[in-house]
Amino acid sequence: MQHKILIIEDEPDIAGMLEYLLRDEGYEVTVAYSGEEGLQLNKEQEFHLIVLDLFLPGIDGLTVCNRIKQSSTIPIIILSARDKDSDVISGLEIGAEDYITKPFSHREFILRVGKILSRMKWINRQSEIKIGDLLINLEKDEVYMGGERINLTPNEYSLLSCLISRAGWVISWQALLKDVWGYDEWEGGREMVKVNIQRLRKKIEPDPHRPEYILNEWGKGYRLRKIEE
Amino acid sequence: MQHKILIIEDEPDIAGMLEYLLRDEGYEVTVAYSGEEGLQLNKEQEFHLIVLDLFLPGIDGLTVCNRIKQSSTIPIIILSARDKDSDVISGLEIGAEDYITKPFSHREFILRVGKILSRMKWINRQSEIKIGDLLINLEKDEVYMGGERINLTPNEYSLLSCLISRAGWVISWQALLKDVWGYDEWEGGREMVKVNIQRLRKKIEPDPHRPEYILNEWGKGYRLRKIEE
DNA sequence: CAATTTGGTAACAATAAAGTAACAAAAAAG
DNA sequence: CTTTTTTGTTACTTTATTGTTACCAAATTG
Repeated sequence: MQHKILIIEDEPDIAGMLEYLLRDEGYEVTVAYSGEEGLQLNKEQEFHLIVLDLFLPGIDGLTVCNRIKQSSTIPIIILSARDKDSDVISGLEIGAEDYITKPFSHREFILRVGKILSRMKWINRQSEIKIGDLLINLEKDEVYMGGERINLTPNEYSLLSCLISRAGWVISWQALLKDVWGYDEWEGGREMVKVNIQRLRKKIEPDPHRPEYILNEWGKGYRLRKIEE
Repeated sequence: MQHKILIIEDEPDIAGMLEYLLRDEGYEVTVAYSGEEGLQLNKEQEFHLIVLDLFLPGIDGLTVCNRIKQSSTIPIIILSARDKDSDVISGLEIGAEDYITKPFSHREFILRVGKILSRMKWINRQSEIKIGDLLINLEKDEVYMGGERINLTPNEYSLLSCLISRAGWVISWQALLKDVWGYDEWEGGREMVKVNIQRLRKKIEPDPHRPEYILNEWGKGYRLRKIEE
């Protein structure tokens, strides 16, 4: 299967190089030469991965990253020329999947891209997901907690699936809203996500008041505990 | 009789191999190289079994699986690339449906296909099906409840047969509608299924208000209690 | 530390799905 | 052609889920 990758990079040389590298690996590549264009393209199409340069004309790269994360669950690799720790931290704090400093070796870049995409593939191919005492059968849409079958409503299951697809990563309530309910914006959508997270926790958490599986990161979103491999 | 098998697999190498293996066993094989194509073919033709790769371009394999189940009762074998580690599956019911991990031995694959088809055959060959106090004579189309002969109308019997063919699995009302009445969509079809489930329950359930045999799963469909073998 | 934002909680209203009964239309039987 | 059975349709009740609201607690901001 061919993965679709979006490159957001203003420097034509680098953009062209990245495009060539990725095409060579068999990926389907689209290039945006500005943050605005990137955001637009990401809205119009469904990509599997975004490669984003931090330094862009117009909107800043971090802002672009935040906006994308705000409304979707797509993984992002951030490119930066600065080697500074501050950048690394702020980049990863947003929830970027990976961070690469320029200049980087072509091989390393390809490896990182491959690693992220193969993990997505891995999750897709699992028939069962195990996290602690939680067991999810993705084929039968059944959830077990410590061997006991738990009955989730369609919406609750959909919410859990969304969290599973990016387990270990923070997902904003906007992204959850879009994935589960299909709305980009909706008055009361925030409450909807909140209440349904509560409902899910009530069913799958041993102690819903001290969640072990569905964790919250203040101001960012929710994160499902990492999947055991 | 020759069984018809649909393979949904995008990688030509694997698809070709599966096709060869199954043809060699005397099955009639059709290959779809994408989820969309697979769904289309399944609509147009009647297959006995579907072999589905979870990882597909375009629509995801799980989505394809759910869509197919939404409107039919056909058994599906899922191909996945799960790692070897999990022994978790043993606790769960696989039943008529199965998954197989890549890479797999050709012999194993053929065996699993054979097992599912022979189970269908088994049900077909079986002159009697027993579930609790319920006894169904498939040759004479007679149903007994605790020794008492029960008279089912043709539609009721057809509905029961459909449930039997996938006993233990949830079947959506859309799938029942298609199997029993032959309609893909029909204004009022939902009510039709509902009322006929009620009629069946009235006849075969000891207490129709607390069904033991024909169970409902909210938002998903109906499930017949597992057959005793 | 007050004001504001974000998250957790419970309770209630609205909605959608499933169960029920009754009746008319259609088909089969006599 | 009448009677009986089956089938399709409808209206209504019950139940589960979903959406909304209000209120409280914790974290952040200034």
